[in-house]
Amino acid sequence: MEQRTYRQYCATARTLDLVGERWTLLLIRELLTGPKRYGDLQVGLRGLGTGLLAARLKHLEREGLAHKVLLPPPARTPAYALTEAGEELGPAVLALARWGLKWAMDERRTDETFHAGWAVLGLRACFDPDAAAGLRAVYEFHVDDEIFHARVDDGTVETVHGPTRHPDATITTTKEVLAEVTAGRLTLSHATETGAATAAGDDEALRRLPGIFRLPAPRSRETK
Amino acid sequence: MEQRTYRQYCATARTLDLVGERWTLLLIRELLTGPKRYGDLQVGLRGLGTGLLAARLKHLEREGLAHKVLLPPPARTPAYALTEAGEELGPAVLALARWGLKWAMDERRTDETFHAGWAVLGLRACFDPDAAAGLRAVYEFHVDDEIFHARVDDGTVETVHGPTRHPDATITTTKEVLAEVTAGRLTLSHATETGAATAAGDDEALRRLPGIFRLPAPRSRETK
DNA sequence: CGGCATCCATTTTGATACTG
DNA sequence: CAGTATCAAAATGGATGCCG
Repeated sequence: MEQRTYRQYCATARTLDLVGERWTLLLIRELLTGPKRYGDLQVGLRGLGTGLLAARLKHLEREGLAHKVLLPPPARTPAYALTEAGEELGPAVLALARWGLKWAMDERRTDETFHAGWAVLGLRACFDPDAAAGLRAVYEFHVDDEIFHARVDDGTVETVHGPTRHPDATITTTKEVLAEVTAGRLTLSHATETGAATAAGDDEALRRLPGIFRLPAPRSRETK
Repeated sequence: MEQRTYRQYCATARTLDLVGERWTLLLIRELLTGPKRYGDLQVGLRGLGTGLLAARLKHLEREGLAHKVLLPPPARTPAYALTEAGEELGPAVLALARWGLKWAMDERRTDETFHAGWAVLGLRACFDPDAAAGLRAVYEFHVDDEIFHARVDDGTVETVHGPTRHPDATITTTKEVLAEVTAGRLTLSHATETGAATAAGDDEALRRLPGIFRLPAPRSRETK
């Protein structure tokens, strides 16, 4: 397998030859928030069978986009992480996400799963480097029982699964509320006012939060 | 058909539900350089059967990403064009291309097709808005018998199939040379020095050309 | 757990023949 | 040309089962 290629000497086609198969870009999306274990990947990718997951991981390894790592001491369990080449697919995945935030995030369907990590990546997708100029802050997000943090440093962001040492601000909410916020139907400030979310920590960091992550106004694709 | 969905409330997954199937993003790539007729799409997408092409086009129409148009007077033949939503997939396609330019454009394989339009889109992928600040110029590319033009206007580009009225500069070369240039193995200035390409027109436009389209240094994905 | 192999029902695709 | 119809080959999904 994997002999199916577009046979085009084109940068887009060559890229899609490597990561265009079903599930592959979503697998990379999962790894963009940090190394993940086999089982956690299965949780994030419901519907991807264990056999296909193994095949995709092997493919990414063979192509130099991901590699197997041992999680640091407390865990010491095998996991998968992106290589430099894999990490650099981030902008492409985020560009797809940016488009989706604007054109495809209508009402959540009843059978759709939702994970906090996707929303955090959504935030990263609409990070505005200019608005974050001169800001250095670490935000920690507590969503139900999951924790993520976003490290903003003068025009750059990193969004990583897991807690951080010294967050400047902490936002606590539920998956449901977070879904509404990243879909643009609810603002974080409105959620805190109604008690659906709580925000605590450094005042400046909190004040600038909505400015540096600018969600696009949702649009409809209806026949125009 | 189209019942296969990732069932994830995630911007990336929602986008890939719409355009993640095989051929779809390449079809959009073709349309990113202007409206195309059914037959021309088949030429640009060798391997995509006529049945699947029809299905994909119908899908894009149904989802509001493309629509059927009549080509302007001289031609007056049906064609397909992107809607606003479809056009906005450009950044995502270009992000994939940018990655490919850096990590995947090794030696052209003997069975790979190559079209000038792909290279022109490659140029657009590495357009540097800052370097183009204050520049207003139209470049016309003559590649074998195909013509494209790039309209640069103070930080923005458009790359369109077909000639333009008043090009500021004209670059003439062959498909083979152009392939080497966009793959980063040959610079345009070196190609003109050896006569593999000719460049004529406004001096400033020509002088700034290599600066505004900055091809990334190719990298290998070898095990790191 | 992590990871791979097997079996099988469905979809998707690729290639080509065919029609207005 | 633009597009349908048809059919064989390949990919997917889902359920297990196995082994360290």
